[in-house]
Amino acid sequence: MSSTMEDVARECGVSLMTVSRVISGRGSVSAATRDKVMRSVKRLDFQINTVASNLARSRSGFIGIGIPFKGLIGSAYFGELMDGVQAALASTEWEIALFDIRARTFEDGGRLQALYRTRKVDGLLVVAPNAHEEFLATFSTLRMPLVVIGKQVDTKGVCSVFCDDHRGITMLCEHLHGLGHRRIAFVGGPLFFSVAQTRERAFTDFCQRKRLPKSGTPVWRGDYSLKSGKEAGLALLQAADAPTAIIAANDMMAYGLIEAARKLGLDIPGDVSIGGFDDLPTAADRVPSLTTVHQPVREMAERGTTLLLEALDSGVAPKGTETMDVSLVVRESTARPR
Amino acid sequence: MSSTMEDVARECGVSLMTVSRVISGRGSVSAATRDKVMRSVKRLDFQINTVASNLARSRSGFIGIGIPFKGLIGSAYFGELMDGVQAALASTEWEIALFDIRARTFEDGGRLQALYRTRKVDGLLVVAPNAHEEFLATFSTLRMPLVVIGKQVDTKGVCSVFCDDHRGITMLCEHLHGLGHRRIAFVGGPLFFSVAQTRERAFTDFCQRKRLPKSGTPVWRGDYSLKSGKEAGLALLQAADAPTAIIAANDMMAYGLIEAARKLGLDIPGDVSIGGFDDLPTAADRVPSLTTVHQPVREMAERGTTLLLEALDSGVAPKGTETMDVSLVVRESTARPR
DNA sequence: CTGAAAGCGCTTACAG
DNA sequence: CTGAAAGCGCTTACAG
Repeated sequence: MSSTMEDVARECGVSLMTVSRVISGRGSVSAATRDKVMRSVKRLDFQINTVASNLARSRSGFIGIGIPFKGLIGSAYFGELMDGVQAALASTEWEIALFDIRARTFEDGGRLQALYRTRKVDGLLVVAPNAHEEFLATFSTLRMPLVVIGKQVDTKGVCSVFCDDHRGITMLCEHLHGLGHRRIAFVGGPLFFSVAQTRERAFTDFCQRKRLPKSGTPVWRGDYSLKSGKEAGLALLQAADAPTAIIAANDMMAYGLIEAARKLGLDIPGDVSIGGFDDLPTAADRVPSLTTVHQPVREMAERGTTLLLEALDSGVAPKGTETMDVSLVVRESTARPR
Repeated sequence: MSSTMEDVARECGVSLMTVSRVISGRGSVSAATRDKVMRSVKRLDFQINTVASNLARSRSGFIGIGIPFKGLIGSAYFGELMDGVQAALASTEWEIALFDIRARTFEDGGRLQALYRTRKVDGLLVVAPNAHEEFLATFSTLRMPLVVIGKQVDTKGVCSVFCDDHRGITMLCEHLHGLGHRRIAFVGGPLFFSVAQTRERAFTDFCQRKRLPKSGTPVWRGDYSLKSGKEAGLALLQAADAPTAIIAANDMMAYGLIEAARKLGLDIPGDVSIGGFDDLPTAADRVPSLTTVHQPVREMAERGTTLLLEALDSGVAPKGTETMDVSLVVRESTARPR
């Protein structure tokens, strides 16, 4: 059916090896020979079989993206992340494979490693924020090219690119405190999600530093969805001694808080200030626009991918941990309490 | 480093072929031999090299997802779609590869076909709604296993699974008309997007059938983003003789319309009714909750994937066009005009 | 610059 | 039920 390098070689009277050199661009070939081969390639409409090529090169040609949480794929966060991955891969011949690695336990590390040992991928990018904490902790034993994106992994030898989540929440706390808020609530994520702990910790650290009473600074836990943010908002805002400001651990839940306030007929930021974390593409266009912490997801993904590619090129395991800056974006949803 | 079937065969004194039979599960092996082999597999910690396996089987083992539009990956639509794909692939050994097929012209069909001819994928799922109309039209010439999801392709021989977009918009029009609305605006998508034409056509067909004057039923075009919906809303709602109801071609733009109304201090549905299309996961939880057309994205994707797998199994090109039902979900954002 | 040989690690097809 | 041979379509490593 389709032609092979052998067909091309026969057609123009050179060896298979010469055809391989012309096609791959590796090794030198005289201009005349190259032309001759290329004409045959055109004539026979040859296209290389990458499976054969990859087997001979002892690789798969695929970078895997490990997705630990079902809801991640449909999120704007994932879109930005993939944008960064594609940017880093654009001028290479690597392809992207998606793997659902829903993993909760220690043993699941083996399933992840199997992707590498069966040569389904040559390296893996793991999207950390929605991963289980204890799962990430197993990575140092995995012995495969792997970069974690979105969360610092403390186990030695695990390469990760992340932003300073603790500082982001702290900046938001300081912003609200500076405006005069003293009763501030926090809506976090499930604590088995790796970054949820960090963000919640930043809030409780801040409250302790400022000696804010625990009773006035309640912590609620959602699941990062708009719906759970709305539920949190309905509960918090109808309580006696309701907070004058609420921080959500991600923008989606902040959106949910806004829906709750709307449902209750409360004005934002007049009656309550709302802050988020992520700076989703829609955060600026909502009414009110959302005060939030911008995290450079695209850049983290691009950098992480680049680290992985360098490791794959050099044969040395990816290493190092890199932090990226977060920044506070103040918009309409926060103001002085009245 | 890692062991091969040959190592296993040597270790337990059988032929390589017997090991292959045990591992693949194809062909028969005595229970005793199987046990012996499996013990060696455990001892040597053998894992099959899928690249070698796939080369020998003349396949790649990957199903490709063709993504025609950058913004698609970060959308809830894509999340639901991938959910359906994964459901269909769950009990198989196929893996998922992602390809950015940003393609606008006729020639780009060749780039798409190259994915197949270079054996990067064995078959492709193309996400149609955000694809260019003229690009889809080239598919009949492609000669590769391919299923289009989300849009009927009229070119003969192209397999597609889709929902009745025309009927969905018509139901929404009838709902609003039935409530008493006569000045209805429509916010569509860019006409080079394949489904944008269908949805807009359904609206103009309806207006003509009901003899609604063009001046009272303006058509605006956005780009499916919240931002563009907001811009449309700001323009339409501030015009003289503003519409009493607005239909958006997708939920994201409907959300944008709601933001615009909010910005202008208008009540929904008191001052203006809003309808969308998609039924995003968040549509029910927003305030007001959104009246919209539910399209079974997950089911379309699962069915399309199944058709592709069947074609790959049988060696017969995927064929047929299947429609799935849409349904109108009436919620709080629509009511009688006052 | 060019080529013949061996090999990547499996499976298909044929025998027995 | 089991095995020896040939082959999948390339690349690596070595010669010349």
